Amino acid sequence: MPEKLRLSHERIIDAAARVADRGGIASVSMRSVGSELGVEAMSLYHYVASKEAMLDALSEWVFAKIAIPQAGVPWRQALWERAHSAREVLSAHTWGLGMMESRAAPGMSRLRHYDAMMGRLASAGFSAALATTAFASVDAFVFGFVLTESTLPLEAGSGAEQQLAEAADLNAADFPHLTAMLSELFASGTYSFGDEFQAGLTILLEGIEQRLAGEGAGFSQPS
Amino acid sequence: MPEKLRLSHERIIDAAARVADRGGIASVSMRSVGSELGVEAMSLYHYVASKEAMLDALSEWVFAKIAIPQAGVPWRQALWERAHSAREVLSAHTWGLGMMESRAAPGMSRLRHYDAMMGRLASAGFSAALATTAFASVDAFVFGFVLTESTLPLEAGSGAEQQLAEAADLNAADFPHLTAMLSELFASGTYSFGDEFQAGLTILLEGIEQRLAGEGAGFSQPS
DNA sequence: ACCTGAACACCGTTCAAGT
DNA sequence: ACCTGAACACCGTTCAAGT
Repeated sequence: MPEKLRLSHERIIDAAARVADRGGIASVSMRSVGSELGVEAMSLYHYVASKEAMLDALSEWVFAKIAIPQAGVPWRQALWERAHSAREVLSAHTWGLGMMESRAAPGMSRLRHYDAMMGRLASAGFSAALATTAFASVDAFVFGFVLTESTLPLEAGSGAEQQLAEAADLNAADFPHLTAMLSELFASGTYSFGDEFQAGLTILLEGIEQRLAGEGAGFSQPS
Repeated sequence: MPEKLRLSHERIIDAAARVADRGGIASVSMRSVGSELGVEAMSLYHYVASKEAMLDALSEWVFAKIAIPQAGVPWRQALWERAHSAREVLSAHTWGLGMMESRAAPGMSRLRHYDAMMGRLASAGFSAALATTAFASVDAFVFGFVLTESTLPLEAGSGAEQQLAEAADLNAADFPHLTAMLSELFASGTYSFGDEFQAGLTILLEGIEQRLAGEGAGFSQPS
């Protein structure tokens, strides 16, 4: 655990992320992060103002990991790539989603993403309203999907989805429709809940494409 | 604060919800819930096994408030109603979303919703796969939307969306596309971010409808 | 300048004690 | 049967003290 080195803001946040990955956000305390760095809790206060400030930085740390698509990329690919990157990052650090609600402001890394995506959508001819709809919908879907997925007792793609069926089976009488649906789903043996991500995202992107085709001029962009 | 009455599991969870509504989930402690009921913290242990168990019940409390559409309702209306009810409940108690990530199992009230919705979708001719896609997508969108909305410094419909514009304006040079987009958005004076909920949901429902039209038999249902 | 030990007011929880 | 007070091991944070 103790890795003797100079302390720094960055090293503290990295250590906090490691502690959170290991034991969840509840296990992140000034003392646990300190000991992850081989240092007393009080030493951290030279680099972070408070635990709250440390958690704000930790939240930023997660969202900064989400990839911003390259400049030349077509709008649909850009939304697709961002959605997949966000899903990957947030699945690896689910505590990031749990933190969102409790800290008010969007933070620099999220604003940076908004800005980049608005640039892609604007140059593809989106109006401001449609660009907002598109981005907000895809973002909401991704966040919500990862949140839902993380609370289902399923390992994506491993076929372990059976577990849920078994859990519901315990009182199949209480959940007749759910039971019927799950047994049909698993009859093929190839079903994976993770595939719903692609399915839902595709519906959204096609809906956005139709609306784009139905509208005229985009919003003006700065040079 | 102290309201002298017999203690009970239900009264404890209600009190915990009141404390959370007032000061966020972080303010919920055995001592604060106790004093909300005019009782010592230790008294609660006669009705809840632990704080963790109390929070599990609190999470259930939120999701149980989401309305289940009536049996006869057409599928599209059922999804629409559930989405709006979920948004309303979760917006009123945003701490519920923040709790989702940290507690593993879906819980009875969520399973009950899954079951009811599967019943509606099945009788409308949905296959098991499409029903799952439909429900998972709408749910993910709703959860994610409320999560996003709760972290934007905007009062829905009050026109206070200007605040975000001002915040970004502080460093407009860093966020040129976002700034351009926001100024077009607010030019009309009638824009409200809350409207994106209807917009995104409509895209999803129309996409689902198209897929439904493109597929044949639904999954078998119990009598 | 950077780290720490002791101290304070909190927290969840146990347990023996009150009524 | 139901509630409590004292106690324990934790927590965030302050501050004076070490090097």
